[in-house]
Amino acid sequence: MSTSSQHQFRYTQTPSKVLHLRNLPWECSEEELRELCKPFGKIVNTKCNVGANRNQAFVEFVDLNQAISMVSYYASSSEPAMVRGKTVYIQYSNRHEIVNNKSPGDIPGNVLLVTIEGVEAGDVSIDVIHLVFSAFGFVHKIATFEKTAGFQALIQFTDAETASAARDALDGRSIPRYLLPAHVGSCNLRISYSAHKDLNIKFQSNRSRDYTNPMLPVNYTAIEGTVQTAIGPDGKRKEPESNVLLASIENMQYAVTVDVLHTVFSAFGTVQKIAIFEKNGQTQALIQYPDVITAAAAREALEGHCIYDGGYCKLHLSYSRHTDLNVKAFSDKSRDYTVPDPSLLAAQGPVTAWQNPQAAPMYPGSAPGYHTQVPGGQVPSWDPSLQAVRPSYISAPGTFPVQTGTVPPMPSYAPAASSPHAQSSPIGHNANPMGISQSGVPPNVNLQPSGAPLSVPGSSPLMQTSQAAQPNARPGAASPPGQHYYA
DNA sequence: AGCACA
Repeated sequence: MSTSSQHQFRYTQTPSKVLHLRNLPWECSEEELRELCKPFGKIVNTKCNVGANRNQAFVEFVDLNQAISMVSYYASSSEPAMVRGKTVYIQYSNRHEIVNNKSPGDIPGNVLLVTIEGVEAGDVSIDVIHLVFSAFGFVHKIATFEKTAGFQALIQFTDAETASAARDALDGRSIPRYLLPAHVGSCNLRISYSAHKDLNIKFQSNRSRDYTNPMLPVNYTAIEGTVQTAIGPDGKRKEPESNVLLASIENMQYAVTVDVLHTVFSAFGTVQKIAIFEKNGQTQALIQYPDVITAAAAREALEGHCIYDGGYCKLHLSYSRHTDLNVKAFSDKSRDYTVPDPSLLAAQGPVTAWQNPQAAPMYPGSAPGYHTQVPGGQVPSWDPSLQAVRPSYISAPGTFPVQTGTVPPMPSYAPAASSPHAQSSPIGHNANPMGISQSGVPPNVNLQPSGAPLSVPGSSPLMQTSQAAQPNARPGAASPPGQHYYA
């Protein structure tokens, strides 16, 4: 009895507000799904493209009776439920609510995060990107940047509808060949939504555009010349002068912190901002002065000198293309001295509290910060490839223009990044409109109260540490581990 | 055509 009476209902579950639909057409859109279901009630949630074939879906109604009405309607209907001509099978789900598995990148917004796979930054001009995406509506702004994930662009549309139209049409597809340099093989587009609402574009440049504001200044440093100056290990070229210095630190056997750099470079004038980052496994830093004169003086005096005796942490200085860094005010990789330091109070507390956990206890007396190489590479906090929204990065709008939600786009401020194809840009070269994002590490306060590098009167303002400041590190010992991150 | 964690 039980078997026969259950025969027809072998696959029916107890009623649920959630319906399970199968045999949908491949990648059935949410729109199609809603069209099918909405005659029966109000839909609170959906989940499309479920299963390996992406042909299943879930629909959740507000009211159980609505789900029941849909199931019973099609149970007795001579016309099956259909989408795109395919019969759709409907039953109660064995769950009672749809848990939204949407990754942040799937939450629609008006800004798309586009990863262009398999290309160098210079292979796809911003104009090509604009062309491709303009097909779906007015493109307000574009910001491009390069990360380990590849060449990426944030593309701002008017609204989420336009953005999703572009996403639906272009995700997984390629930019037409004829728009690309010959050497480019494939270039798939991977598109998700950014959490950004409004990009803060500072300059028209070959990296960024604001099409709503044609009067936006073109990045002037970029115009002065083709600043394709790849900085070799000791490369200095004829960059146009700038108030921002780019320092490459060679033979970095000892930690070079924001504070160290601040001390060193302050000898020539007010240091406004500092950012430290990794480029091709080498530590580099940007140091911003108020004016070019100061920067030039610092560059002249410091070029080729070492922060520490023994050839350690040798500085190579060139001019950056930046004129105003956009840095997180208080991170362990960046500092903005033009904003008040809220953590001065906290500095009373244990200095080591936030410090690198790998660091050994402070050395008595001399140089607390320098016991071991603080791996600048410990930046797991922002995996470049992740598209996840990381609320902890939400930053002051004025400070972090484009960085808020998604991948903190470590912009391509680094000189070697670009390549020559961008000449198609009518506007400018090599500007970097965007700021520098560094990891969201707790603020770094004055951590070198005593043992910080001391200035050497009479000679270069470079620092010398006391003997004890060069602890058990053997010269020539291993270089900092794990720093080969951001290309 | 058969129940969702990327």
